[in-house]
Amino acid sequence: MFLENIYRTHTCAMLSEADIGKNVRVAGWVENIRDHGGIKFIDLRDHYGYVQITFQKNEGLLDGVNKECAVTVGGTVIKRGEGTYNDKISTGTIEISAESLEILGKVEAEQLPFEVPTSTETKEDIRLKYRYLDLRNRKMHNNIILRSEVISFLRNKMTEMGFLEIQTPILSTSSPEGARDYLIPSRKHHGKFYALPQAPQIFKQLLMVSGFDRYFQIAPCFRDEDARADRSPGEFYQLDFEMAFATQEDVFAVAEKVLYDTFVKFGGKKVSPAPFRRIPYAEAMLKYGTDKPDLRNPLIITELSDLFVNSDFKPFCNKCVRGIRVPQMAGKSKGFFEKMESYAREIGMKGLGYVKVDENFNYLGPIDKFLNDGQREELKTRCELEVGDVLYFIADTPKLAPKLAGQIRTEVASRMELIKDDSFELCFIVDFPMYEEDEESGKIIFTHNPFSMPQGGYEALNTKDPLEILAYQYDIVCNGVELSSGAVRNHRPEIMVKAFEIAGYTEADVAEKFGALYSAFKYGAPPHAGMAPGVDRMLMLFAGEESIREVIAFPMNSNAQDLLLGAPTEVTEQQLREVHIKVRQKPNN
RNA sequence: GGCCUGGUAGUUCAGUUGGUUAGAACGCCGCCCUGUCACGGCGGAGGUCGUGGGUUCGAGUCCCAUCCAGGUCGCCA
Repeated sequence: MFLENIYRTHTCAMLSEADIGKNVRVAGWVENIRDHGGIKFIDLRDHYGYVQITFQKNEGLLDGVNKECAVTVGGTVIKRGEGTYNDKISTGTIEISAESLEILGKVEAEQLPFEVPTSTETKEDIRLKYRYLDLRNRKMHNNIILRSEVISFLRNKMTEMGFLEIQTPILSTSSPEGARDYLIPSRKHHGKFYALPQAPQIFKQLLMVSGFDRYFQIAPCFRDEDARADRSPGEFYQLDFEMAFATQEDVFAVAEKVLYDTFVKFGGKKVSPAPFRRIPYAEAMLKYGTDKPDLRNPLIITELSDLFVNSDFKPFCNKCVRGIRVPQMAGKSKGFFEKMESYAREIGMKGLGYVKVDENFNYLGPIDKFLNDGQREELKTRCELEVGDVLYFIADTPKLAPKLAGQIRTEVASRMELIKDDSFELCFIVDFPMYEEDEESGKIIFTHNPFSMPQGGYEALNTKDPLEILAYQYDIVCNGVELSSGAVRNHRPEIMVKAFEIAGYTEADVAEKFGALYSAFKYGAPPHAGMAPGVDRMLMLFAGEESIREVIAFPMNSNAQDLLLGAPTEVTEQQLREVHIKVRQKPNN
């Protein structure tokens, strides 16, 4: 709904040829001024779009007007002459012949810190310091509009599906496991602290015990960990949801509905239809070398270890050996292969063996002399080799080889241009292991999170090797990006205690660390499950951005500082006293 | 915390084996121009080369230290 007022009768983008002859008033920012002597043009930009305004004979109106000042302009809408249309803007066949202009907001600086139309090419710290100018840039502006529309769409979808949006506390309590907390000192309670929630995990599970059937929230999450290009430091948003009396498949059905619809509406690319592929964790690690596979990449990793148990080739002998068949690569230049080998060394491999398959199905390359006919035949069938293929070998420890193979898979596919960027391929990674061995201590620790239900329940915990136990724990992955993880929760106190016992905790530990949840579970907890897809990550995919900061209005820099307002800042001695805090000296100097 | 890359005009960048007065494009300022939309033409201003030290007859360039930014590993159950 648009209301006329003293500043404008129309938005810039509203005007069309239907308005020709009308006297109108528009308001916005001056993006550009073109001075031709007898005639001057300005491009006026508002939230909605652009319109060109001409100044003839009355060019004195432009005195004091410079780029990016806010103005209101009155004038008559006229048709542009044939041949002077601008098809880059929606109002390109018309323009306003100005009769009056008032500067509403001056630009006082002699020079802007950067040009708004090209602001995204500027160094990021300057953009963040002048974020209000950066956000006038059309692309940035559209990213934030997209963000608003996506969040509103998600809300509507979830509500339609019977989910209730319920707020949970922001001032909460420090959680014993997981990321570092942001702490808030308490004034009333000497020496005690609140913490910002890393996720509403405990609260949403308590809501299930409280009898709410389906909960969701566009939830802010706070973690004091270092940033990445795809990881905002400090805070980020998740579409957090949880369902009572629900199984893993019930959660997947909801995710498939809401994510598919959202990706189709906002993604602008093909979307893999529901049901999304379910890939067990073990299979993902073998075939893709990662638990967040990019399914647009057609290359598949093959297990070859058993073929080389007694190999004469030392680097393969008794190692974990994986193969990657790359179609139509044999003809590539020597330099092409050398670049792959130098990439392999970069990621810590000692070498990168390969064979080329020639027209007579001979294998060319140094590895071939270590192969016997039986191995050659087995490689052919197992890797489905064809003439012109290259087969890469990755050999290392069972711990490292799968991941290295995954990195080689990604690199070679990108160099061979095998990844078509025209679709979103969504999948669920399921059956994560419940426990893993800590590399340093050798102790059994939770792989993902301690709230998941072990597959096989109490029975499995009692009888199986902990490292063999799988959890009802899953991720949703799109084009190599982990969108979210989730789980069927462990809602049975006795199974919870047993699960923690395996990881070295006593019942007293559980009662102390997760007291509210543990005791709530003793009052009739329903089975429940949920997940929490990351909103910022989704937006990155939709907007095609490499950095998460491009889809957040006021992000912190990668060093967790707000360059616009200056956070974090020092506070006064008085403020510190009120919360009973004394700042320690910095160690060294 | 480790590693990689970078820091030169308002912005984006170039700057050779160390060598005279550190350049370009865009932007900014002034003048000219009635159809541009990356307008065009002419002229001009603008630099502690991140900071501190060192080597040298001479350092944007080489060395050491340090700060800042981005990426990445650790971390993110």
